[in-house]
Amino acid sequence: MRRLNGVTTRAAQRRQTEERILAAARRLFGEHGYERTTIRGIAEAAGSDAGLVMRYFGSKEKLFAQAASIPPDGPIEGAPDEIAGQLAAGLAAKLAEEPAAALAAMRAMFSHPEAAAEVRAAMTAQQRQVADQLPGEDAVLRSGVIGALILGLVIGRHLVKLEGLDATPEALLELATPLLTQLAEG
Amino acid sequence: MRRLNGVTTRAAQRRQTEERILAAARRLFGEHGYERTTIRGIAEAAGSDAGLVMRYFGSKEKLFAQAASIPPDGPIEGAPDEIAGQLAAGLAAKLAEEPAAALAAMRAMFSHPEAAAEVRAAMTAQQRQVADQLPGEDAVLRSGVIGALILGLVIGRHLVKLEGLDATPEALLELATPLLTQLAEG
DNA sequence: CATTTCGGTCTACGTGTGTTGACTGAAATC
DNA sequence: GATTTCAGTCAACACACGTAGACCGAAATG
Repeated sequence: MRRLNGVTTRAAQRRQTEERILAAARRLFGEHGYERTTIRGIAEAAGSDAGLVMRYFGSKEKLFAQAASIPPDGPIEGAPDEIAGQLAAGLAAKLAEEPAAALAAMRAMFSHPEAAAEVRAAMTAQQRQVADQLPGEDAVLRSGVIGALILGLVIGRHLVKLEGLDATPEALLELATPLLTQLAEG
Repeated sequence: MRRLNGVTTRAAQRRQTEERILAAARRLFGEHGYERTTIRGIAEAAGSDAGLVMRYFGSKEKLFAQAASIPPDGPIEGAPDEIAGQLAAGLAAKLAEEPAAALAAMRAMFSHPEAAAEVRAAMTAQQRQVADQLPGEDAVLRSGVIGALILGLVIGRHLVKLEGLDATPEALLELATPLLTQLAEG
């Protein structure tokens, strides 16, 4: 058995290996998308074996589901003028965050149907929450634009790496917050 | 030879077949991304043959390049307060546009390295143009956020199909234009 | 009409993929 | 200490893919 450090117990060893595989999967799925990432590649990156990856995670599909599962955003609630602040806080987290799992989900969304469905579901749920708390007839529309702005900032920063968006989260927030406020208040 | 209509001349027939293939390629690349789209699938959708696709376009790579080539945006220039209007006009075009080639490019950007480079180059060029015409120290940053907003709206509408973003281009513009103005003027 | 050109079809090859199953040896259990 | 369990390795399978080349028949050319 591979012995990479002092840990001896079998359960611990296994947990450690699974974690290494999962981390490698997150990274590779995030860098190259679903299709271009191979089980063999993940195994190698994790210092493991393709067969083992299969045995532990069942299939590439299931591994991907675990690697790219989206941590749900916190709830949005409160008076209309508080909403913008909460949105900004959520955005700040997304901008600062080391783009591992979320990035994998995002990138895969564009080539992998199930991932796309999951991302859409997550975003729609979040967005509907926002729309419910917003005033005005066009609350849904405005919450859609809010979602688009956040989506654009996250994708622009982490995936497309647009010029200028590599600024500090604070600088970005300074620009984005007024926009969010404006959209939230209608 | 397949004879689908009255056209008889060989050159016309060929042009027609190439066009059918290209149209099918655009549609499929746009729907499923680069990897999940197969030469065989394109050929079948075009009522043609995989070998023929290869002979006409050389390789999947080259076919993709032709199918997903990005039409460059018009130039951006003028006084700072005109910029927002021009940006809005460009955005309007992107929102209304039947998302065939552009969608293929967008979607592929996330799974296909070369496409990603091309898209990024196009966006960066456009963005730099904008930044040059904008006042203020943080022109690059603001133009980045402008790009993110547009990117988010286009992706949110055509790719993710966010709720609310299926509104008429006019309604979306009514919300987006003030944001663009605000970003342009600093 | 004879010959050449060429659009279209079919078959096959090589490669890389996800996935499976047999095997090995050390840890766990008694 | 004997037996069982199980993490890890290796080799192989079936399949789908991009691609190449042989072949056919009708249009073009003289």
